[in-house]
Amino acid sequence: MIQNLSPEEIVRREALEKLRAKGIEPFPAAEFKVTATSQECIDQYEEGREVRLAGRLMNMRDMGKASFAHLQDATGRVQIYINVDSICPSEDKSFYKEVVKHLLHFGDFIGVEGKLFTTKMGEISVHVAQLTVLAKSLKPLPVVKKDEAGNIYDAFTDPELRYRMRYVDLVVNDKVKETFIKRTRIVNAMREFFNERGYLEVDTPVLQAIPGGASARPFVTHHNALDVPMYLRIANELYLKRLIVGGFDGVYEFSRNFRNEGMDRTHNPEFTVMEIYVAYKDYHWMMDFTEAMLRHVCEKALQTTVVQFGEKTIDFGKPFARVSMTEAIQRYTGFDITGKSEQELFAFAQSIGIEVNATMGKGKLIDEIFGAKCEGQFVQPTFITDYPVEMSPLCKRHRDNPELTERFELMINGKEVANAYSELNDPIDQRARFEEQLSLQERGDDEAMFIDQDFLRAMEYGMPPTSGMGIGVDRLVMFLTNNETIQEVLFFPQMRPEKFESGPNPKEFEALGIPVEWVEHVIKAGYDSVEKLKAAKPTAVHQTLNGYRKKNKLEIPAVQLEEVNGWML
RNA sequence: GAUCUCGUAGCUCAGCUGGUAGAGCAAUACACUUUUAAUGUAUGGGUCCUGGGUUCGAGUCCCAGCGGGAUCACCA
Repeated sequence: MIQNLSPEEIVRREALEKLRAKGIEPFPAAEFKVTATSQECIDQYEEGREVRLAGRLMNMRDMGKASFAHLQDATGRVQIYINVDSICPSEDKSFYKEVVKHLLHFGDFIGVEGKLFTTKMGEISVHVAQLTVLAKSLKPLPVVKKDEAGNIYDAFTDPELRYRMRYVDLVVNDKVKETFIKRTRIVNAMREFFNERGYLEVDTPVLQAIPGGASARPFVTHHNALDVPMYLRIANELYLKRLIVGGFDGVYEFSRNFRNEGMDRTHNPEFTVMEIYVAYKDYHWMMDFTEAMLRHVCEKALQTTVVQFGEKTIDFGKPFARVSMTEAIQRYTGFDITGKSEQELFAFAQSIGIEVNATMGKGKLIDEIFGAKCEGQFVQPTFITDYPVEMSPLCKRHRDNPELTERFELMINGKEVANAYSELNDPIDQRARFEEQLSLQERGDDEAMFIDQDFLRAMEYGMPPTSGMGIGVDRLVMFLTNNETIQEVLFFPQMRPEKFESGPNPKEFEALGIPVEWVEHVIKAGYDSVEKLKAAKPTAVHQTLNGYRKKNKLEIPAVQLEEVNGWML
């Protein structure tokens, strides 16, 4: 296959061949032993210290008989100084003059060995005594420049390219790497918090026969051997509860969930939720636990409990406010939902401009009112508690009011980040609630839950009182890393699959009898498919090709008209 | 799924009421042994997303498609 290479790519490929011709393997197999990272060179600077480090060559500045560049490794960048006489101590200066000056390019991986020193301008640098080519880069990276004040020029910003080629984004945009390092630190801090308390990290099925535990459209697949439909999980809740039935005191899982729904800046078809279930606890305990956990995460991962998100400052250090759903709606609409009928709620929702329809039950109506008028108001971490029973089919009824449930959601910056219950463990009530969902489904609510009979059976064997909590990891990471879109906190966000032009196949051209040395030029001259070539007049092809040959000064025999006629048969 | 908007050099972007494409950086060549957005001089580089249409003439106007982004709907 012939690729259309840019002039810069051709230069790099030629450099690759020239390196080989000089006996330098551009992709050597041997380990390059590293004794320091760029960060260590700076943090543990000692004049004259011998270091060996490896990374990408960035921003080469050729000064004649000496050159400066930066070497970028996983920890950052350090300047390197390459001087003819140091790198070529003998008479033969060709390594510097040819290899360093002409055959190395921006983005190449190299290893260097040398002593640390500080330049006149005060920058810690490696005075290179030996340089090893570790891997040639055949495509030029986008060049991003930064001045002394930290202003960035010509940034690589196109979101499509950044997400499709995250590997390039990571190399070139420093902040991107920071976000993902923080993401891992956040996850590690959570894990550490749970493990310290003796809770067990578990794995439950991703491929499920019944997509339960949440209301969402699943991705459907098929198991060939069993000849049954299977679903990618939309939640793992029901499996973790089965484990509580089985006798574990506390289990948690970082669950990759899949939902076949819209994609936007806060939704990706696959996303991560951490779910934890702890036996003998209730949702009050879980609020304290969640609050402590988030504080721990902030301290461990960010070294602060005060987080900047856009214009807003979010304080995880102060106690989180706790507001009931009823209070919240009363506060922001003046309407008291207590004891109201479905008709009354319907009328009120309609009166404040919410689009309503007949499929909506009480729970849905309350949820809509809250979503429209209240949700956005809670910028600081706030627990919204005591949701109506219709909205929460897996949650235990409130101990003081059977129309409510013992549920809370944690709101941060007006968005739901965590959701928790005193889990419903009465199997008879649970069955009734599932049936209620079924009737909602019949009314046309396509998000109502499926009934999982095995889950009900497990409940019938007895589940201890348990509190469970789920937290949207991607969303939490967004808030803690000051990113407005989920795509920025996922390495490879879902994108429409990219189409690669397969390009012309030289073999097809050769099959027509076109000389091998001509095939490439026939394609470049514009006949990029066999069909196109055959559709053209032989005389025109003949003239075009010989014109092309002359223009590009090709040292191959001109084509004859009879030859061209032969190809067209 | 709907509406708006964008697609020009490797990257970031100009290109007015239609007249056959520009800049900076990157590349190439030369100069320069402590520079740092290095500098100076010179050179090369484009299917203006694709396909139609209007026009003497389309990067520019119109239509359709493809691909992004934003807003909305759904959802976490």
